[in-house]
Amino acid sequence: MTVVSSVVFEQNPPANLRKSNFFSFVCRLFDSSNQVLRISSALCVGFIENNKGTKVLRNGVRYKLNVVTQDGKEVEDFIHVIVVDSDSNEIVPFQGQDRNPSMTRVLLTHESICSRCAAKKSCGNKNDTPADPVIQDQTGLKVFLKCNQNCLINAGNPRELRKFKLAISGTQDLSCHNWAFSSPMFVHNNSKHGRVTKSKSSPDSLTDPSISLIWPQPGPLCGGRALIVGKNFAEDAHVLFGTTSIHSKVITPDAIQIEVPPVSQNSVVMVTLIQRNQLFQRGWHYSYCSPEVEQISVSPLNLSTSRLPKPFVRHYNEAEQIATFSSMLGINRERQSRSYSSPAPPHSPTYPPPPRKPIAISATTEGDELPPAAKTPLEESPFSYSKEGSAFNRVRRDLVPFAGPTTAEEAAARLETATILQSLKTRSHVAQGYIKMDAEISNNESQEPT
Amino acid sequence: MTVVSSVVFEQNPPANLRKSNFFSFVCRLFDSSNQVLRISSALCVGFIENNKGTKVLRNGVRYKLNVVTQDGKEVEDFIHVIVVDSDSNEIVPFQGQDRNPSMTRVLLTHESICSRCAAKKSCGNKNDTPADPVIQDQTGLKVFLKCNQNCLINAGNPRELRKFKLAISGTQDLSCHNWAFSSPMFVHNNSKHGRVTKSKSSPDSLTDPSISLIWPQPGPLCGGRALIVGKNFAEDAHVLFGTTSIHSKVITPDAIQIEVPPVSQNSVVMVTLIQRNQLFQRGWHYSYCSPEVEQISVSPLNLSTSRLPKPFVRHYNEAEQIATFSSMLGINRERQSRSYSSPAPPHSPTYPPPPRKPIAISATTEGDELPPAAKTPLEESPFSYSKEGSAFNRVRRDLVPFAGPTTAEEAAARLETATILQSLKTRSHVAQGYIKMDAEISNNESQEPT
DNA sequence: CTTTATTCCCATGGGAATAAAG
DNA sequence: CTTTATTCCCATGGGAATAAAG
Repeated sequence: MTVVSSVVFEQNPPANLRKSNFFSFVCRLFDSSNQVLRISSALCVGFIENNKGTKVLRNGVRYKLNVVTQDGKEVEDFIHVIVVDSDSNEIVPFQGQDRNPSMTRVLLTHESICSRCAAKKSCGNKNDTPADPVIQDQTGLKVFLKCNQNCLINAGNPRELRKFKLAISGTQDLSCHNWAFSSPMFVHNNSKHGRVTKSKSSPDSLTDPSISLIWPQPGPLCGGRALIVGKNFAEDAHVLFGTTSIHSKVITPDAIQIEVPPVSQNSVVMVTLIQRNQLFQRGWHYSYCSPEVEQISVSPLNLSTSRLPKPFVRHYNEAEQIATFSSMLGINRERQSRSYSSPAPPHSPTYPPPPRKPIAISATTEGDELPPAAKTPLEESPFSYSKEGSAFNRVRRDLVPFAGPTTAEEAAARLETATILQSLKTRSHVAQGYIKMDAEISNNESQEPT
Repeated sequence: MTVVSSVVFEQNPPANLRKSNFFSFVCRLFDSSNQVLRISSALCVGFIENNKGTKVLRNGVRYKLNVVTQDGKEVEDFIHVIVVDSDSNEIVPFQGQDRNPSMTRVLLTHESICSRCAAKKSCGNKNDTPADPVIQDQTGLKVFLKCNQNCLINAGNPRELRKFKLAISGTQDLSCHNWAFSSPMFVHNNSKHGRVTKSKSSPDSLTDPSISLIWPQPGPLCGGRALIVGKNFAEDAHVLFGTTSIHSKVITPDAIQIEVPPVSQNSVVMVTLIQRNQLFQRGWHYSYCSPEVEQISVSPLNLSTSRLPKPFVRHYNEAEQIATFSSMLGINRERQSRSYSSPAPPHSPTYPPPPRKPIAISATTEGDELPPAAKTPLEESPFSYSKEGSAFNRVRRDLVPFAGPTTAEEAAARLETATILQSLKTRSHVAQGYIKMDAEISNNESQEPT
């Protein structure tokens, strides 16, 4: 008698998956009256070898479960996990060419390919990705597998994208109608998958110089000495304020000392970096404020209690970055002539926008501020800098994408009562349907012969 | 008739080798009158399967060469490369447990394990590590192989270190006396091999904060505002001058604005960083100089032509770093009381050493300077910062360790005349000797059966 | 022609288990 | 007990060849 009537994906496999990497999913089992089944044990008991007439597809894993029925009896049952084409629902055959026979399958378990596990030794990797499903909260079944068949067979830019789904049978009869299908998976072997392609028009690179701070700022109208803080400054780096080269001295690869030229009134000037015959203009600016304002904004008394100021850095959008050097020079020449190099007009220049209400803003933020339109998320939280690059904070097995509930509904489902699970099942977006097949399953419960 | 009488390693295999990685070596061939042989072609023609009585050792590669004799005739000959124990000279048996039959050998070629190469397609990896030796300058034979047998069989800290050598026969008769042996190789599968173990007493880490510059410096005796430039500053970072907490404000993770307290005379004070309940004292200092001196040292006129100043950073040695917090506090308290917090004694404190001849040094270097004894190589060239971390400068196949001649003698040998090679051979440090074996070679010239 | 996204391949880096040494 | 250096394992990153699209 089969007890498991249907299966629901509580947590889908990842949408994108490198062939060489393990993945996991979580499902729950229901009986014929749609009651969630408590699982007392779950074992991986074999692979489905020959499941399309005489053709060897080598696709599928068989699990033996002990489930607890409504009336409290413990009953043995089986489920099968198979990879199918996400469009046609046809079973995916193994088409790889691995010379290791234990690898010539669409679905693999760690223990089927591990020499330590084969020798019945303890194994750290088995701890992470065991072949036997992990039972979560009595009803959840977390299954670890590796898909060793690419969606695409050949190299080259794909024309049509085959995708896979996982199919789980709730009964031993594979021709029945109640398969549970996962969301689609794209299985590939491309370490560059999902990477943003670096176009040549946005030449940002890890070795380009960048400015994170010009200090102190805003500076007095009379100019003076300041420090540019950033990264990747070359020995020959020098600095333009507008189009005028200013006295500068590279102190370290992270710091350039500059002599700020004087201006006649509050203003903002574009800062340009030139090194190794390359020009870098990334929306960096320096702002001038009359001394009284600066006095207010930098009172040492509230220095350590006031909130952090925003670094005065503006990030231009790409369209602005692509503007040619010559056009920028034209703009800069115009701006400079109006702002500090020649007699100033009675009003501040309107491009780029001058600080709005400089006194009020300075008093609250202890720094000058661009108009809201120029703000970027980066400026909003100067301490959101990523720590992902640090080897010390690196998580070894990044199962996060499949570990957490993806929606608030799914989060609520974590309350783990039968009724909530019941409602989850009816709300589930995962399709249930018929699987096309004329398949046979070898009742092979043994592991890979060695 | 065999023509190759002996073989010499021109370039040895690497001393340490990860099992999964390819390696290469270069050898030259000599005839019976010790004349170097010109090689017109070289092919990998098979593997040595069964070479110790009935025991399958699966160790060795067979190469077919066309060599040009003294009288200009082209003659076919064979050489064999075998891995032997570096102590006993016994042939190393394959003891691995790979389930891929083409991997169950001590020595592998790329083409024997590559599916593209098996399909006779062109292959980028074959370009890098071809099975057929590359003939260099007519007489050099560059051979690419992978050693798929570890020196150590089991996990755990090794008690006795087995090492390997390559042995090359100059004739088909493997029981002859003229084997050429390479220098020893340690073949392992340890990605951490050769890594310096990070002891807990030197807690330097990638996430620790560091200071690269305190600017401007030297500062006036009256104090004022300054900027600390560095890395990994946390939001809660604050700064001690000596033992006194000073007003500070973290502006970005790379910059902290500080209020420098006043002092009564030229002096140097230790700078300490505290963040996340950790104290960081890495020999950072701030120096005070009277205003006249500063005026001389920072004249804007020679700003852009003067040489780069050294950042005022001192790197303590480890012994100094290990000094406990409490003892440092004691020292600092003493120093501070003498240098700027209380009425100053008539002479500068002697610990830490005050700037020597501050005026003269400032005038030439535009910054204060520690006594020569405190200098480190880091301070000597502020622009020697490594670019190795950049993905853009990364070389894909790092064959450098085996690509260049290792000694001046070997470099000279590159002149590639027969007489020079002749003398190289006699000077060679590579031993020639007898190989212990009762081996048979299957005359298998075909590649791996598929 | 260039750009793009695959193929399989090689190289490198980090982890549990392991075993020796302290 | 801790420290250290191996084992094999998994994961990630980058490259020539490839094939489609522009």
